[in-house]
Amino acid sequence: MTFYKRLNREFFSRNTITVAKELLGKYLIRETEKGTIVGEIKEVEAYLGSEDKACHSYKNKKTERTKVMYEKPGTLYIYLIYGMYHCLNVITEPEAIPCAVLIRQVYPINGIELMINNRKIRTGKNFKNLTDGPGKLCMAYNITKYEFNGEDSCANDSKLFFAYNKEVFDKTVVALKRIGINYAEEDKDMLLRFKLIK
DNA sequence: AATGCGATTCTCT
DNA sequence: GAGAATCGCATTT
Repeated sequence: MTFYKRLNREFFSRNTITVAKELLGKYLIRETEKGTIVGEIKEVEAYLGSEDKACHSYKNKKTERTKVMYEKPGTLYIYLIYGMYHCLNVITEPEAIPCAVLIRQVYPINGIELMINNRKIRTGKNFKNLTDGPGKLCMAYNITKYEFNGEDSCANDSKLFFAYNKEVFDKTVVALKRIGINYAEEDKDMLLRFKLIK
């Protein structure tokens, strides 16, 4: 049983772009009764709140769905997309500033059998395909809004959280356009998707 | 390897 | 009632 040092409130309370980039290489961890699922974060997107046309909280829009974006940093924001897939986000910036980072891709580290079962796919050894999209990783981790939306990932008893990895010094990050937000007019071209290369 | 399309239900107007 | 921070399968190169 390995010990993982959880990312705390101060980590998420900072500037969204800083948090997004620093999440690359960290661990996303889900503890279940059958074992622990661990993946290394490879790709994220930053959503910049009231000023960002791609963000659900653009112009401080507050609805039943988006209200958790105004919670404490470290809170999980999970919503359903296309009627079938969930997307996992973590809230950033000080409380009441509705910004978030979308987790787009992780690399499977631990609990791979659990991920395969959750995905309900028969697979060879194509590990990376298990969690290389926001909907896929939620399936592999069995993350739903019914269970985790509004949960505090910084709480000591949280079963879904982020943790430190050993520091990587030659981390290569590329900045790209975000995906699936063509409605966001000029903001759709902002380079707010960050990806770890090797 | 690249492209196209249908799936499916929640959320907001 | 429309449309959505996507995926998997089928089809074609």
